This record gives sequence, C-alpha cells and structure tokens, in this order.
Amino acid sequence: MSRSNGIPQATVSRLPLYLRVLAALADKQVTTVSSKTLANQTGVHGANVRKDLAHLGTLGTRGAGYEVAVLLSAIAAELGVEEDRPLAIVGVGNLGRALAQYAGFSSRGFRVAGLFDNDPVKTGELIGGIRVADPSTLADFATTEHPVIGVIAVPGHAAQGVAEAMVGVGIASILNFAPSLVKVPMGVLVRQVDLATELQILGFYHRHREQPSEPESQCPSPHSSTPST
Amino acid sequence: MSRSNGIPQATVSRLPLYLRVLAALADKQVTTVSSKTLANQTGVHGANVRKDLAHLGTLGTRGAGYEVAVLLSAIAAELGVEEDRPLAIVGVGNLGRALAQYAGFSSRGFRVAGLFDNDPVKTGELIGGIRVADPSTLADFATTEHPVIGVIAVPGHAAQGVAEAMVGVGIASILNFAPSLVKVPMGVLVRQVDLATELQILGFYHRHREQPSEPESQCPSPHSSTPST
DNA sequence: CCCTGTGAAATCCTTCACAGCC
DNA sequence: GGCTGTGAAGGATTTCACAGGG
Repeated sequence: MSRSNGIPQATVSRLPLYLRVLAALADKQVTTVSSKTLANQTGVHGANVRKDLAHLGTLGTRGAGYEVAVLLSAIAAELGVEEDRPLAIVGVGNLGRALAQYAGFSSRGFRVAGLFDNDPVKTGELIGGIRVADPSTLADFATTEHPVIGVIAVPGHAAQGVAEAMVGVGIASILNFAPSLVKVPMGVLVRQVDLATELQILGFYHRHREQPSEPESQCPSPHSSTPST
Repeated sequence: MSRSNGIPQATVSRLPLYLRVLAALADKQVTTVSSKTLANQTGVHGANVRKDLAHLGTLGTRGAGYEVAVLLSAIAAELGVEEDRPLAIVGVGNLGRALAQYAGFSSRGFRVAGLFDNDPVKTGELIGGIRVADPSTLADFATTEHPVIGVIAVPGHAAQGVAEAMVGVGIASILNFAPSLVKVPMGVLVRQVDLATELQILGFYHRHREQPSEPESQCPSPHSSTPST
C-alpha cells in the first residue's frame, strides 16, 4: 500500500474547487457531468479538468462523461473530507471569529476544537460552542484533543510566537492568516494567506488593465496556490 | 509612454511579499539588501528574486546589492500603493468586519469607502468611521465615491447577486471571499479567495505528508496566485 | 456523433551558472 | 572578494489534437 501521491500541486489546488462545484451539482440532483460543463463552471480548461481527474484514477466513461457521485467520492477521499481533523485557532479577532463560525469547515472534514486568545476580555467567551481559552493552555489542549492543524489569526507581530507554540505542542501544519512570514522547523507545513496581498494583486491587474483575453463571454475565475515546506 | 506591462503573473503575486519584507527592513533602518537576504526572508529563491526585481527596471548595483528605498518605491509604484483607491465592501459579517478594520489596506493605497449589508440590524452601525448602508444604496454611493474595487464578503448564495450589483454600478474588479464562483461579463476582473479551500489544500499535504524537501533548516513559506478572467 | 484519456507541443516558471561590474 | 543581471537549462503546467471507446 501507499504510493503516497504523484498529484501535481496545481491539480491539488483545484480539487477543492471541483469538490464545491460537484457538491452543488449533486444538490441539484444532477447525476452526470462532462469535462466541458465542469470547465464552464470552474474556469479551468476542459482538457485540464480531464487531466486533473485522471490523476485520481479512471473515473469517467468514454462516450458519456463522469458520474457526479463517483467524482465526489474520489475527490473527497483524496482531500480527507470524511475525516475528523481537529483545528486549533489562535486569535479571536474578527477574522478568528469568522473562521470559528465558518460552516464550510465541518462539511470538509475539519472541526474547530479549540479557540485561543490572550485577551482576558475574550477568554471564557463561547463561540460556536467552544470556549475561548488562554494560549498558555494550548499544551493541555493538545494532549487531549491532538489537533493536527493550527490556524493563526493574530496580528502580524504575534504570529511567530504563536507558530512556535503550535510547533511546540506537536502541530505540524499551520495556516497563517497573519500578514507576516513565520519561520518553522523543517517538516512543518505552513501555508500563508494574506488578505491584503490578494487585494494588492487584484489592484495591480486593475491598474495595468489589459485583458488577458478569454473566448467565453461569461467567465468564472480561478484562485490561488503553492504549498510550502 | 505606456508599454503596459510584461510582468509575469508569478512575479506580480510576489511583489506584495517583497513590499512587506522591505517595509519591515526600512522600519529597522536597514538601507541595503542583497537578493540573498530577501530570499531568506521570503522563501523565494535568490535568482528568482533578482529576476523578479529586474522586471521593474535596473534597480540594483552590481557589487553591492539593492537600496531598500529604491526597491520600495519601485514596487510601490508598480502596485499603486501611492494611490487612493476607494473600496466597497458588501457583507458585514465577521469577515467583512475584519476587512473593514484591517489596517493593512490603507497603507497600501486602498481606502474602505463604503460598507453594505442587507441586515437591518447592521445598517446604520459605524465601523471604522464608516456607516453600514443597505445594498440598495450602492448606486448612489458609486456616483459620489466611484469605487474601483468591490469586495464580496457575503454567504455563498448571495455572492452572484452582489457581483451583478457591483458590475451594474461600474465596479470592474472584484475580490470574492464567498465560497462560490461568480460569473461576470468579460472585462471584469474577479479574484477568488476561499478560506476553506486554503485549509483543504493544507489538509491534503498534511495527509500525504511527504516532504517536498528543502535544504535550509528554517523555512519561510510562499503563498498564492493566479489572476482571473 | 458523443465523450474521456493521453501523448506531444507549447507555454510558463524556476533554477543554474556565469559574465560583468563594484 | 561580493553581488547583480541574464542567457541557457531544466521543470512544471497548460493546451492541443487525436486515438479509442460508447
């Protein structure tokens, strides 16, 4: 067992997108899709959709297309949607709250298991059924809940300290929303998301407005990627 | 004048990163950097840093390195940081609030000019000096403020409607945080950011844990890109 | 005809390696 | 010596184009 994976990064970053579109189709009782339809709804080129899906196995049938249910379960399996992965979120400002209450996590195999903030006004508060605790209790929390992923939602200057605390309690994957790079020992995965960065990139293309050109008259839009180390 | 731009997408997506690191260096009174230092602090390969910066002109001096001030102003000019670009944010949930109060925007040439939410409980509320208004007043707002960029921070099912309203009042660039694809007429730029997607990508690499390998023992981390339309 | 799966071509991006300058 | 700027090599990803099955 376990030829770990040979799925290209670019494909991985699109799997959540396919998952979302397919879930919407399943909701509408659609049972079958073609790569063309998926292409229209995701903004990914049709051939690219097929290549991506081919990485997960031979899922389609030649004349017909793909069964929505088959694709859904294949992608869900790849992304671990069926698992129950406890999250620790540190920083309960507006962003932390938004994340804590975000319904999209639980339906994708994540469970917000712990909320931490060093502001005494916030500790003790109940958010989505979780009581906000002081970060000093992170170690205790980790021994009982074994969180696998940590989410940093604190101001930039505090991010490095939080990251180190997370690594210290055995968290090996970190999603960092703070606008500041964190350094971690090798072996720890960090993924950086910065809201201002996204806005600046959009702003750049807005200034240098120069249609990258697209044939379709209506066009959905891609998004983001590149993992870490 | 105006040979629009030949800056590769990958470079554009790193400019905000450089800007941030350089601003931090300038704060520390550092006047000079080498590509190696920038590489260490950004996680981008040294040669790549140099190629990126070369796209903005000949900014360095051979034996010495780069002047922080020169790089800062070159990148700032490219990203339009000196401008005053009004933003309209629709959706004042936790995420919308976080965005509205995010200090990082104003220092990067953006100004939150309008906040909108169709929840009557929220309209009238003051956030960061801006009064939350009903989305039906978006058109009036647009005629006086001329927002160039719209930010969607509403639940997924409402995103398409908001996008259409934005396009209707002349907004040509949209940053969409809703977990749902929006279709827009061609010519409109959309950039999609989904918090759950980022978490899922991180989760994938967590499951298929297989070090992508890196020589350094401490490693910062890249982030995200790809534009739209 | 319909569609998927896939080699081959094309494009984009990163890394190497070094010439040229301080 | 150190360091930038850059051609050339190497990878990765996207797109094309079509073979092959329904």
